[in-house]
Amino acid sequence: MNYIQKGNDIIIWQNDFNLDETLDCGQAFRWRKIDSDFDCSYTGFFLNQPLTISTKDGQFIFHNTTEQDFLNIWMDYFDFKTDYSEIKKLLSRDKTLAKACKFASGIRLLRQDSWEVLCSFIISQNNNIPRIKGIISRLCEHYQGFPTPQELANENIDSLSFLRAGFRAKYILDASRLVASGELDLDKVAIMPIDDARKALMTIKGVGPKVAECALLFGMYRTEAFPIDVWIKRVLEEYYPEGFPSFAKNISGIAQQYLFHYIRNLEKSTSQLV
DNA sequence: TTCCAGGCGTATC
DNA sequence: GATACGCATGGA
Repeated sequence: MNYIQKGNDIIIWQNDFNLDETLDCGQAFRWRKIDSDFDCSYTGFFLNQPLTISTKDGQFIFHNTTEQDFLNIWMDYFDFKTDYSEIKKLLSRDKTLAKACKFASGIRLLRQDSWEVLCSFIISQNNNIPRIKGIISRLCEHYQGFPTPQELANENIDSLSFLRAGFRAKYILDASRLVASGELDLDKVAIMPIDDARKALMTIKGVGPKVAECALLFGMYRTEAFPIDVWIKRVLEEYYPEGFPSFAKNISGIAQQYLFHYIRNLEKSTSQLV
């Protein structure tokens, strides 16, 4: 990893990285695009560590970031130690995946916090992305950062009404209570065999197959997890009637990210499959 | 206004 | 085990 310190900033040159594709693709909900003199800027958090990141002329600028924080937090968060060129090369053995990888070549799988991701995807169910972001934003504003399971476990349906999360509030409470009591240990879930991990997560009320899969992929870096929503279902029916290629099995979650982005934008621009 | 959203729990068969 | 339906809320 090549980086330089310039004033209070860290500057890097990083291949296979695009801010829009990585921070605004539905895997994380606390990043906000901001106006700036750069080509593109986002501000957001990992846990309660804030960051503003910009890009210009192929450089990425981590504003007001110490070398220590860059190396200890952001290197890992943005998964810079993983070679996405290799991943894309492998996935591109499949024709459709080759197109998808080329289409959104700057997607990276963020290494997010498991509790935050679990909560966020409980909130995501039967919901749209702007409103998901709104609920999470109210949550973080209220607790001045993403609340711990303990903080949320002390709440009840009425005290959470400010979230306007609808029927999902009771699910958030159930998750909080299970995690806060130690009945469900997310660190242990993260290293369980995948089917045991799925089962453990689905003991939470409001966590079904889709939310469990998202928690595993986005919150625990289980790249073999494969969330299936309406978009991916369509991809599978259209392009993989014989099943998803087995060579991609252990990184099918990353493949899913490329496909999700590809199919959604393909439909936006042509309103039909090509 | 009506439709619908990165689903899930519940009832019913 | 499959399928149908309601769910809170607000963006489009």
